[in-house]
Amino acid sequence: MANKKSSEKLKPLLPSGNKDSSFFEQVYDVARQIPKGRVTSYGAIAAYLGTKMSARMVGWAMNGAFHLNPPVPAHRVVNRNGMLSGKMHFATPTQMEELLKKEKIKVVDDTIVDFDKKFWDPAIELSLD
DNA sequence: CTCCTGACTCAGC
DNA sequence: GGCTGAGCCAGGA
Repeated sequence: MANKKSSEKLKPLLPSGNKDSSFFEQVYDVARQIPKGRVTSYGAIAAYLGTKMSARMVGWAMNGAFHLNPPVPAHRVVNRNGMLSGKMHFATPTQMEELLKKEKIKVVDDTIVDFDKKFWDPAIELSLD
């Protein structure tokens, strides 16, 4: 999708009556489902939740991801360009890319190599279609 | 309570 | 084709 320049419309898989969980909860839930060695973008998660226009909230949610009881792999979540935009928010600015490298993900110039290949779209992977 | 900022994204110029 | 502006929702001051 990220490599899709075409207007690929994401189907709002927003579960009905899911308002029980806060927006953040949903973000954390999806983020924790990211397989090792894979990454996703804020927009993908936001789109999956139905709020693609508010990708900021996804990143903002990540702000509290670390102090959660079950930690969220925020290092697997990057912006739509695959750039480690949030690395500066980690314990150390290098921790994010270090973690990604451990996931066999190549990081060059703060950007994930073969991002399109590593990309993990919840709207597709988690699609019940 | 009001204003501002923020780990993004899209549209416009 | 790169830069700038505006929109998005939520939380903090």
